[in-house]
Amino acid sequence: MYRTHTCGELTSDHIGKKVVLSGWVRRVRDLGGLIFIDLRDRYGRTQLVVEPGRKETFEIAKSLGMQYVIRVEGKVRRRPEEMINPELSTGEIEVVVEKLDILNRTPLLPFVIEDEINIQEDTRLRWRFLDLRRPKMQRNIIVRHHTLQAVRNFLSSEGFIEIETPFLTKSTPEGARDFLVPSRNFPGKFYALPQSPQLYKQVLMSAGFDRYFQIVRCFRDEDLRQDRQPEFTQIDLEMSFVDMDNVLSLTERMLEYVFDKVLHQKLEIPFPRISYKDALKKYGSDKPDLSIKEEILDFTEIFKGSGFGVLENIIQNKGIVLGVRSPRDFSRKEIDELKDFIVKEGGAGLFWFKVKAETLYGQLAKYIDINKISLEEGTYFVIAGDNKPATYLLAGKLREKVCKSYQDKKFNFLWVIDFPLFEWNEEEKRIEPAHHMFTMPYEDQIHLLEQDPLKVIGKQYDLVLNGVELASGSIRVHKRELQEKIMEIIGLNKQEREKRFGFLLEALEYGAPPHGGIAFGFDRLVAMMLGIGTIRDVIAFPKTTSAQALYEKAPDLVDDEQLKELHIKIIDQDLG
RNA sequence: GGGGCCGUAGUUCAGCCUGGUGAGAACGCCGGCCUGUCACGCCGGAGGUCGCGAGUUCAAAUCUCGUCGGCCCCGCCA
Repeated sequence: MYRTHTCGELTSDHIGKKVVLSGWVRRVRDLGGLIFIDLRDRYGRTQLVVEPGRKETFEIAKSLGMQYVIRVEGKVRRRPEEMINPELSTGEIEVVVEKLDILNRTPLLPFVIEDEINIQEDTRLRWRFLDLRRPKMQRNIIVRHHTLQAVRNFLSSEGFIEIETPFLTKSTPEGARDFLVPSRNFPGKFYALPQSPQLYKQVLMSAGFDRYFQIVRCFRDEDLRQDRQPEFTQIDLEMSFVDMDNVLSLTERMLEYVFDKVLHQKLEIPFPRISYKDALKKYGSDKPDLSIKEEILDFTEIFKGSGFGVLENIIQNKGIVLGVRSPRDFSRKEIDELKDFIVKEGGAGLFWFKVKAETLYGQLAKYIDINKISLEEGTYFVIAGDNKPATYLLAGKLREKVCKSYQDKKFNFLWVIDFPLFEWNEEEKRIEPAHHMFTMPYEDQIHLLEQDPLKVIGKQYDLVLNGVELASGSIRVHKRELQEKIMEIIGLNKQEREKRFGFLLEALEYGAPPHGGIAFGFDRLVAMMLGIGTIRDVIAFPKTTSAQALYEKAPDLVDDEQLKELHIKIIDQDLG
């Protein structure tokens, strides 16, 4: 028998008991006549004491190295009163070792297996199994597990059916670059790994599985970020006979359940909602960070006729003047840096003034009539530009930069709703879907599709948490006719529609019910629950920024024989 | 595709700007001492292709160019 208990469970209740423990040697403290060993597994750590009386055991203990795997038999005893370690759940006791076996040794470790160490990412990834042995990483992976289970429990109890959809599927235009898988049976043809199960879940609705979910891997061959991996996990769900409110409230209840079960935190639901248009005006973003309370201020009226030429000119040309407030003072250097930032982001310039004790200071002070305004104390930054989203977006960036230092760290969820269905792609001179082409327009706007599609608002919703897009969904188009019209607007002709999306269109045609759903970035959700910036730390085996796996070393070359079977020839002669 | 930061002992870093002394520190590792430690302590020791390649120079960890790798950002990611 390797163990009667884990390294995290012995307490004063077990005093006097004979136990067997197995685990990793975290540290050996050899005091000469007495040896302490911290034994660790994923449940915790237990202090072992080896006394000199047992000569053979004592000699083995002396030879132990860090991260050796050992098994011990011994007796639990209470520590002397002043030796109790209140930091550990097992801190009241220790195990007096009677027998000690080395189950495995280790060479010199590339790094110390501790939480508070600073190791470079490539070293950690190269030695991922050692990195994952660190308590913090184990906690991350375990929280991920609990979150997975909580989501499954909740959705299952709500009548959702978990259905797997294919990984070997069809490449579709639009969206991200696909990962392709060559076909052996069909020379020159390729499967694609799914960017999401979008089409399948809609087909499942047509099939009558009115509540579907899946916790599923998605693949997108685009450049990485700290919150983007080429393969990532989604909580994907879809419901029939629902409208927007049903999906939003189900999502809210799911998060309420998950945060309660996993973090023991009560979320306040329902979450606030804001339209895309208002989000842009108030926060200058389609994913506002509500951990910052400040809103964008419209100063256009204040500077109308102010005598400040630059701003007046802009206002006369139907431009707008926007402001962002921060309660604190800024140094000359900080203001210069902010100016550089604004210019780098495409802005024309940055002005500022300060309000303190009902008096104005700074660059713009003499152009503002103090009696005309009532502003809180603080530093105000001012930008100006066309009355277009770009100006608001710039103000939004300024807002996040200027106010970053006093964020409110709790979970600030927000629904952003009512997105435009389409947007204009200036480079390609065409209309493209703002979200995806399956989103249902509001019924009273369908008639606008013909005349002015860019005005049409869709039943789309994004869930934003502290400025991070966590989930996105929509009520879908469930009729073939309307779906084809939308495809036509974005420039897909009859032939392409049939070729790329024929199986979806058919499913809609043959009695698809009204339906809608949502998809969560699961890795992001877990990372945010843990307060971690990078999703790499909640994925057991992530890829590097260049999409490599440093541990198993993928991607890699393959045998000529394999290529031949797949009818593939490497044409770049420098390779291989 | 573009920009920024980084690469020196097993690990984390200093040294680089301003080229030249024997390339250092901490942790880890090895040996010794130590019976109440929990980052044990004390003494001693081993350990280096300064990422790789080229160039400049009497001389390169240090300057230049290229290249590989990591991280962050822009583009991209319906």
